[in-house]
Amino acid sequence: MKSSATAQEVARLAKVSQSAVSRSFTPGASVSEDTRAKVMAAAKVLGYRPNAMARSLITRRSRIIALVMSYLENQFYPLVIEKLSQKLQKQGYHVLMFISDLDEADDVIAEILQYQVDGIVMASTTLSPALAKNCQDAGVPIVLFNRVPDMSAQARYSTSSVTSDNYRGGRMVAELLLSRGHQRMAFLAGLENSSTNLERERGFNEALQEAGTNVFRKAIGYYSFERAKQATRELFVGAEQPDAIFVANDHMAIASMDVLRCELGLRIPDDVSVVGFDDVPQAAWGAYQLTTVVQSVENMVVATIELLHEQMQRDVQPRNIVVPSQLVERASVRPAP
Amino acid sequence: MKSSATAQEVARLAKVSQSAVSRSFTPGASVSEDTRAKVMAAAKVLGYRPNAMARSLITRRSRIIALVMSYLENQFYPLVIEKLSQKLQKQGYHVLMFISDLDEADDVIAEILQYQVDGIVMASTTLSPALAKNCQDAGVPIVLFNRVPDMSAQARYSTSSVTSDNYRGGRMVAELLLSRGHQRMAFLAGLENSSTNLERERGFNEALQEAGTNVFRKAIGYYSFERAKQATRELFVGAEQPDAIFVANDHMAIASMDVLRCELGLRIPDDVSVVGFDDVPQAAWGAYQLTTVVQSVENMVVATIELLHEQMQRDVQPRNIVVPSQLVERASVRPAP
DNA sequence: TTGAAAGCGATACCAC
DNA sequence: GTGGTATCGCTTTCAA
Repeated sequence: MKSSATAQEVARLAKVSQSAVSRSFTPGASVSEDTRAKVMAAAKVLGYRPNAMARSLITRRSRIIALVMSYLENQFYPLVIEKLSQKLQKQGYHVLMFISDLDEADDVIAEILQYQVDGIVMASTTLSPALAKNCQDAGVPIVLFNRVPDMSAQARYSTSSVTSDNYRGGRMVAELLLSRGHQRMAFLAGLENSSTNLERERGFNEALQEAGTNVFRKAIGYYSFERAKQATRELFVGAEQPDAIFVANDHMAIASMDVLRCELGLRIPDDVSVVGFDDVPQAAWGAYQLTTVVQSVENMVVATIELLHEQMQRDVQPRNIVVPSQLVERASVRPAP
Repeated sequence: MKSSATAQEVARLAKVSQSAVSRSFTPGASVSEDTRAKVMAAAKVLGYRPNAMARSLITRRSRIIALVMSYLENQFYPLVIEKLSQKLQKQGYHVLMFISDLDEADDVIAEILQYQVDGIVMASTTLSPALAKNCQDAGVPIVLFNRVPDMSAQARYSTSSVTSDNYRGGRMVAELLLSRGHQRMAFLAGLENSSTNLERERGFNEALQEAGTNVFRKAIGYYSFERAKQATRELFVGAEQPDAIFVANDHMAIASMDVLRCELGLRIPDDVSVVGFDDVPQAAWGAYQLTTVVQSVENMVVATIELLHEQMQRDVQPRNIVVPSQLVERASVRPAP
């Protein structure tokens, strides 16, 4: 038995037409119980499975979704792969991975389109409006995950997106820190121009201003663990130090806490409050008590899939789904003495 | 412009035959500079890209590699996805993700085969000998990643694999702990019957025995973060406590350290040595000083790809590659006071 | 080098 | 409900 059997061979063995074989494997097709049984029997003997390539060539649906990511150091993203893949699998779809540099996503899109994917999810990457148009023309929906389309470009090729309520999350952090009576609240930014960072920062700033105060100090961590450590050190130079910091995402917040605790000898949250954002597994915050604005991966993934299906229909407007975020206090073990 | 142009349309525009178009996109085919230029020009105008499905239907190579994983909580695995995907991409291959339960991998294989993948990488899952034979018949090579084939089954359908030198790693840990003068060395196991765990434990035990001592205590963490915390608590009950523990992988080692430091108030490595295994990003061990037997994801992935290519040839014997492992002392920040 | 034509393995539309 | 046939977009002989 070489490369698995064809429908032709199954048909011959079952003494039916090839069409009958095809129908037997099509849920809800018009086949008698009798023929279907014969076909299935023959199929089992030959180890037959329909060839997905041949099928998608004619149906024009590959049941493949491309997932573009740049780097997986941030534990938020592996969760996305897992959940997205899992849920799509249950619907008969599968995820084709593409790793791209943060900016070079355009080259990757060209590759993706060769695979006739039914949709594209872009997490931690953006793409040029030109390419977006390309995909739109090809009828391939794109969903930006945790990012919002670049509005500075022509809005007409704007793509769909799923984000959490970053602005409101930023506000919540400010309100929490204010209520705790903090005086010198720092902000540790991610990439300054990313939509996610901008919104979180804006919410934070506005709420502070409304309360008659301001961000005490600011540094940039570029969403990198190493650079976030450096940024934390910068925030804590001089005599007057922050008594709280809002870090643009959990990944950097953990880097921050490592520096605060180990290098600066500060206790969290006694000496300094740290608030993060996103949703990372327990293994990441581990021994820390981390307050964080949780944007549930679960909910975001569900929204993404919903959006993909919706946008597969032709002539629908791109749409942005905003999932609610929520302030949560986490601790997996009794915080260190 | 609907779903991207076809070779037919490009041919018409370039005033050449469809075959010419095909050849122009086939590296090293017999085409004149002249025609290729015309074709490329026309292709650019129409935004043409060869349809990968149609191509693989006839070439019988999809340039897709299936990657099967069960859960991504262990940060070792996201690294695998990233590296594998990245390197394959450079060779014109892509990764199709499959999430499976730890045991249920068989169902997944059936799905995989429909996609006519050129190879399968199974990480954190195993498969039945029957399915292995199925794939072998279909000419699809399987590489077990970080696992060794189940030798209890008929060896003739044994699959290829990539592992690190787990046995030697286990020995190295024992030697290190002995040289540090430890007296009561505990072992925190993963899944007791996984090949990885067995080998690491065997190396550890044998080296201890040769030195005239024995494992002081043992508990099982099932490769789970939460259960590893529980197992750690079990190890430290009673008056006589371990003064060192070898944890079967880094993921659990971190859970362990969280408990040791936060709940039990022990300092690492002053009060207790902790040694892990695998290779996880800095964000995971963060503020800890972790001694670990590193099995380089990079090297393992390179070996995996090598093996995939080799096994794509018909009639080659399955082969196991063992990549060297290495004892490393890690600390990203000055350890906590 | 080039074009015509024969498939690759399936689905879909058609009469029956 | 069933079988024949065109077709999906491409690669690959085979003549020219």
